[in-house]
Amino acid sequence: MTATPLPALPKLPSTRPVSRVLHKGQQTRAVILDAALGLASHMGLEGLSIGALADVTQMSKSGVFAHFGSREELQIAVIREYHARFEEEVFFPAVSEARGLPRLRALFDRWVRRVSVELDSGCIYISGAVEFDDRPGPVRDALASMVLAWQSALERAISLSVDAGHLRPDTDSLQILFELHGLILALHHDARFLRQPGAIDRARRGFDRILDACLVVDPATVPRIAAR
Amino acid sequence: MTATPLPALPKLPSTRPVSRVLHKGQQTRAVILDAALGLASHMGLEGLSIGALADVTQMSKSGVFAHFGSREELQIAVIREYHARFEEEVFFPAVSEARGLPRLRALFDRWVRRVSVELDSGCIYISGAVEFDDRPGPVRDALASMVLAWQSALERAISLSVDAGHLRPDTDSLQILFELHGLILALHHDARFLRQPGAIDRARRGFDRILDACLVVDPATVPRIAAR
DNA sequence: TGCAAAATAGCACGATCGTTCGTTCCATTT
DNA sequence: AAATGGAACGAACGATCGTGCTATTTTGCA
Repeated sequence: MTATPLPALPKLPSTRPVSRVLHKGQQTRAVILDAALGLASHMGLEGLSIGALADVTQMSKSGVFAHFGSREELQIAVIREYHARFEEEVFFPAVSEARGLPRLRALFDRWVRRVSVELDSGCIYISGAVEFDDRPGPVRDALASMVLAWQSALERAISLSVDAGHLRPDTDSLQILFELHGLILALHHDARFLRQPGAIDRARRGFDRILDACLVVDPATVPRIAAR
Repeated sequence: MTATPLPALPKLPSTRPVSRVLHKGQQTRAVILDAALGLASHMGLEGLSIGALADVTQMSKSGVFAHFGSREELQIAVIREYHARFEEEVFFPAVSEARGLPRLRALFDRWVRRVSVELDSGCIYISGAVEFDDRPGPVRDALASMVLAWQSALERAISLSVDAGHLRPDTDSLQILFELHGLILALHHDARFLRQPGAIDRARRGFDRILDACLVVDPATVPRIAAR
């Protein structure tokens, strides 16, 4: 929960500069984090090593280390950064769509793209879930809270589609969420592991099939709101 | 030391031993492999370490190592062993069911159980796919061939359901396979990572919903075979 | 421009990793 | 009784891991 570190509000120009500009430290921290994200999406969060990160960023191990204090905090920072980017690429653009089915479709579509088209770098939510399903601790907790935040956002979009009259009132939104999530996971598996090219279409077709079954067919049922 | 307290099997008095009975080496190899499977399903194939394996089996590292020759071969052996058990627990019992929908349902049902009820030990197919989707090599190849074998077995069961007249002739069996796989992956995710208790029911309901859409409704279409 | 503070490098540590090597123990065969 | 071969052990290797410490450099502000 919580999450949603909405971009910093525009600071008032008044008073003190308040470090409007990033200090050198935060700058390189951002560089390190960017490299860490790339590394983690290839090797997984467990495969992330400070030594490799130092090589990539052309820094010393201790220099990298100093920015995070521990490997665990580095992993958590990576998770948060991934979450921020996920929000920015998937969530925020989709919420500008009209409430209901259009928004839900946009969410799923961008989600699909994020998992597949983002060919090289894997989804940290998915790989992390597998790596940490048996490993309690703060990393797992951070990961789980991000995943739950995203799932509840999706569930909200499904419920809104019901409220908007696009989906039948007896729709089990959590069941829909479960199945849509399954499509994404299968896409991730087939596209990334098995390298099967048709996976994207399969996921999209699955989406249509799942929602078709919940579409409002009788317009009399929901007289006010146009079914899009 | 040495472990493997298994009592020596009674030798057949007849002719030559012919190694009908496992040599000592193969025996302990089996013990090691069993421990390795348990370890790998918790820590993943990459988390499998020879040192930890030596601790568990109460052997020396070199003693364990000698049985496989390399870590990679150990990982491959684990994959093969998992495949054998998967076949025995999921596939073989299900093929004794009647061709068509009953068999397909049995396959899915045992698959669900394997992924979930098998609470502690995770599915190596799933965790391995995530770990090795970016890591070419013999381990990945072994894993992929096992997964593909299982997927094609499932696809055959779906096609048989069409041939048996239980599912509509225009059923896209690969699409069904994709979606069923997604249900299993979502189950694995929600049950193991998020620890949500309702996941099993969600998977089963998803199964029903997917197949309901493909069921033969008009008995006239397939007059001979009862739609069960 | 100078100075305190922050940022980075350098070095070393203990642990663990996979792997190799030589040795020892034991069962079987000659 | 001697010889042979497999199985397991123990020690050690080089590498890499995360993590402390202590200099040294760089930065930002008065």
